[in-house]
Amino acid sequence: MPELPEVETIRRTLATHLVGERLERVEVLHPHFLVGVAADRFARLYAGARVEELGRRGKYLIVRFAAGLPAWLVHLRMTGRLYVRETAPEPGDDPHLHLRARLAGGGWLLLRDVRKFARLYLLAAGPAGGGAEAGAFPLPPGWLRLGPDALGDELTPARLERAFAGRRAPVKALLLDQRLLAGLGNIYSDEALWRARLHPARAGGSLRPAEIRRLWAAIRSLLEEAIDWRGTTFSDYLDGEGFPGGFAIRLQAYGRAGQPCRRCGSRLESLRLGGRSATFCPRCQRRATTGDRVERPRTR
DNA sequence: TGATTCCTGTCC
DNA sequence: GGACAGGAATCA
Repeated sequence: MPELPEVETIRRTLATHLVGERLERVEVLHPHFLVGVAADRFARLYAGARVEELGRRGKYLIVRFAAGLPAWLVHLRMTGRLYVRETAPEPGDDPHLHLRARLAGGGWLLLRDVRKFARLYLLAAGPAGGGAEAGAFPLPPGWLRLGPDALGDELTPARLERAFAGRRAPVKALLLDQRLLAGLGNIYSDEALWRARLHPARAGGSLRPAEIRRLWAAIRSLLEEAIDWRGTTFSDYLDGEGFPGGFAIRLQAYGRAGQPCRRCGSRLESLRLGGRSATFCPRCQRRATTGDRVERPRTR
C-alpha cells in the first residue's frame, strides 16, 4: 500500500516522463475513481492538457497542469497504481484498468486499481493550492484537515509533542492519524515505533519529550531510507515505471510477527489497536518508560 | 473512540 | 468457505 515513501517514489519516477508532456487523449474506462466530475467532462477537460509539475502532500499525489486546469489530487489507497507504459491494454482486456491517457510523445499513462479504492479529485488552482473557496469540485474531507507532511520542515519534535499532549489513544493510532502528521500508514508506523523502541499501545500523552524526539528522528531516518530504496513492495505497490521497491526485505517489524527481532532475538508479537495490526518487539519496545519503569500488576 | 463500509485477491 | 488485509469516511 503506498505510504509516503511509495508516493514520493511514484512522484519522482512519473515526473521524468510526464513533466512537459501532453495528454493527447484521455479515456475513462471505469469512472469509479473520479469524484465530483463526470467521465466525459473529465476526458474533454484534459484532452491536450500539458503536465507542468508533480507534487506530493502526505500520501496524496498532485499532478499540476498548465493553462489553469485543476490539478489532479490522487490518492492510491491500497492497491492503486499510477504509471507509464509503452503500450496499454485494450479497453475490456484488463478489468482493473480505470484510466488510460495517450501521451503526445508516445506511451500511456495508466491508472489501475484492483480494489477500486483509489480516488482522483480535482484541485482548482488558487492560493495555497486551492482552499475551500476553490469550491468548484469536491475535495476529500481528509485533505482539508491534513497535518504537516511527515518529511516536511513543519513537522518538528515540538509540533509532535503538542499533537500528542493529553492524548490517551495509543501512539500507534496517533501515527496513523493524517491530521497529526501526513504520510504514515501501517507499515511505517510499525517500523518507526520499532526504531524508536516504543510500545505501540503507549498512550500518546505518556511519551516523554526525549521519547518523542526519538520517535521523530526515527520517522525521518526511516522515510528517507525507504525513499532511497524506492519504497516497500509488500504485495501490490509498483512505482511510476512499474518497478517494485526494494525496502520490503529491510522491514524490521511489519509483517514479521512470530519471527525473531533483528535487534534482540525475541519473538515479535502482534496486537490489534484501533482496528489495525501492530507488530512489535516485546523486549525492545517496553510498555513502561525506561529508567523510571514501574511494574503494575495486570488486572484481568 | 470504535465499528462498519468499501473491494477483491490471497491465504488457511 | 471464510477470515484477513487496509486508508479513510461515516456512523453510533
